[in-house]
Amino acid sequence: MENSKGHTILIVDDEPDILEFLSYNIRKEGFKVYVASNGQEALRIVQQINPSLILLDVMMPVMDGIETCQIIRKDLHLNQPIIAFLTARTEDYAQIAGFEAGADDYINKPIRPRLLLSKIESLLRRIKTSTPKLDASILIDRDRFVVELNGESLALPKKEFELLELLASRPGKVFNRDQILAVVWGNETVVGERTIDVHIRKLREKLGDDYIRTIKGVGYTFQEK
Amino acid sequence: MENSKGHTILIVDDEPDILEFLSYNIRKEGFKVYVASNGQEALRIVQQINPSLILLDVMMPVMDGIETCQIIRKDLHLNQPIIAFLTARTEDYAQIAGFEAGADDYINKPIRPRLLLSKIESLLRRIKTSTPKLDASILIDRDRFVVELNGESLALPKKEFELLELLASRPGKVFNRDQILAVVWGNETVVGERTIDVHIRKLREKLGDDYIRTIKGVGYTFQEK
DNA sequence: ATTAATCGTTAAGAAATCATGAAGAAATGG
DNA sequence: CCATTTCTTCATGATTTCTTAACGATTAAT
Repeated sequence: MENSKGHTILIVDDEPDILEFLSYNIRKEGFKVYVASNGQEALRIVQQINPSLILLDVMMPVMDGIETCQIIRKDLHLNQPIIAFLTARTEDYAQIAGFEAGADDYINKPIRPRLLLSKIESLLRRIKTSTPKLDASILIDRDRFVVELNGESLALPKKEFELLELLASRPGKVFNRDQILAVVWGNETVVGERTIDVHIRKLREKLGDDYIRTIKGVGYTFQEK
Repeated sequence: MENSKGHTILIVDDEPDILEFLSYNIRKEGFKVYVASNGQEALRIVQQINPSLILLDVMMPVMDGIETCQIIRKDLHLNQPIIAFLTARTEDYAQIAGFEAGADDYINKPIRPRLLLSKIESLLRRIKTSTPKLDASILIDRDRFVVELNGESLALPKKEFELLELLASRPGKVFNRDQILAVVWGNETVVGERTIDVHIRKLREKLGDDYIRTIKGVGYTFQEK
């Protein structure tokens, strides 16, 4: 808890009430908080303060959250911040668009301060763990449709490759089944409940059991060792 | 990892910000890094430092990446470096032109430092393995439209030759059907789905089954044994 | 400990994709 | 123009990959 105090958090929402509510609650915990009321403004601020975490409302005038997120993710100069979307429970389409744009998490409105804060702690904890580890035991080569694992290269069938590619695109992030289906299978196709599991199993057969972890009731996550 | 530190890497991009970003990240790993902001400059530096790897932006003023690459590849005095293009995801036409010009790999912008570095490691690993092989089991002579296979020379019809030339230009890379069609047939002509297969088959009849591998659902790849 | 929910595993059938052979078009070269 | 080669198409068979479905194992909740 105490080492999180150094982090800077940017909150972006077009409703002043929410901004105030959130910033009050988060400041109270000792974080540095900045606010913006639309995407454009957010981008300006991000450039200057380089926050650790951004809470980003999806629905906003001028520039919505998805777009803002995409722009940030493309900006090479940024120390890529963790981005969590704020969504109304009804906007689940946003989840799919959102993590394609590079989101790390979702926080559903209405927001409970206690839950929010523990989520923030949990997200910030990732920063230490996910950065270094350059021994890159696994490398995914989109060109060759091949995965290099400890120097050996491994050809994967299409679906397996795409699934691994998705999971490995954000190590540590947990993808739920809907998200996986949306990206690997496409939003229209309907496949049975166990299909994903079978592909996961084949991947584990080939990679070993150490890379893909199951989070029961939630989804799967990729991690290097 | 430690023997990679001796390598010299040249980065070529016209945007100073990207140059700085890349050189910072790559230097941090212990490589010797040089930079150039256009093709002309790159050529001068290449002559002097003889780098192991060049990261080459495609879009540049004065002399673009493709042209630069071609010139380097034609220069027999150079210890041919590995060349990877930096491309925006939208410039896929560049991939086609690029590997015809002799590129070894592509790195898509926006660039993620972690992925970049592991890709660099992987590319440099090739140096040891790919250089010797004087038993050159296959040799493609673009001028004569002839392939020498284990000492015997083999005349190929145009389409077969171009197809083989494409595949062999980047051993290990998987070319999908669209890419093959674009290069061998040209982007306008429309041919049936099975046409490529037939030519592949004829090549396999003549070369043996060991050179061209099918990646189902993806494409074909050339590999020596 | 029992139950309910979720995930793992396996094998078999379905679907997608590719290989192959043959035959006719198109191109090429005399 | 004809003969030959090369290219393409099409039909059929083979193979790989994908999906399903049944059942067992694990986990979480009561």
